[in-house]
Amino acid sequence: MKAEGACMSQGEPVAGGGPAAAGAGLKALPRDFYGREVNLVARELVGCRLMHEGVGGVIVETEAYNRNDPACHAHRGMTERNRVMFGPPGRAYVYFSYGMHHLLNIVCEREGEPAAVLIRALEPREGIERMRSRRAPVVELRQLANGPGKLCQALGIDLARNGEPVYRGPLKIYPPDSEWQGTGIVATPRIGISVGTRRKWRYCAAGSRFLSRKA
DNA sequence: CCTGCGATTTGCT
DNA sequence: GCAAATCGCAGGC
Repeated sequence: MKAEGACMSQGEPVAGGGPAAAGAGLKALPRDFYGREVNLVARELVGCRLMHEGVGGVIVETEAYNRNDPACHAHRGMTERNRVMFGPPGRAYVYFSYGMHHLLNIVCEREGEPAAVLIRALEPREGIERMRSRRAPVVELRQLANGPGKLCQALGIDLARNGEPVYRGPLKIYPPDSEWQGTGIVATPRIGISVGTRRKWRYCAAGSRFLSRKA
């Protein structure tokens, strides 16, 4: 909500934004939106719209990770894989997991302080047929992007996006549209990790049917 | 509905 | 050598 005020300026349509941008507000969230405490950003990203080359939807589930957290890739210092997490905020940290899935994070906090928000699930809104063809044979709307690996597959996100800014670039995030104002957020333990499970750093849109798992 | 397991590659112990 | 921020399928209840 704070971020919204920061980018409410009006003007001509964003170049290359197309119908996607029109549906979610004209301007992408600014770089400074991400340069804040990672749990705050994770919570506020729920309800925002994620777009990649004309395909995307509303973020309904996120998780926060930071340096002090044993489940975080950066907990034990910098490696070739997690290097982007140590860089400036507002960039995509994409990595390859289980030998077959890509997972998308957005880098947060100040440069040098590794932290990121994992984008876990999306309510599909645009480019649905392209999502279906990438996710084939899956056809059901709720199964297209209700998980971090599925989401990257549906949107065509891979290592080529690693390190790229999401405030400008093929991957973009827009503030919530008016109908999402007031949607509740539920915090729960994170999914798929074996340490740090006591933290409730997973944020879900209350009542959404597009979550990877029920909140 | 729920639980368990195999796929398949990388990164780090 | 093994675990991993996952997914989809098989099998049981």
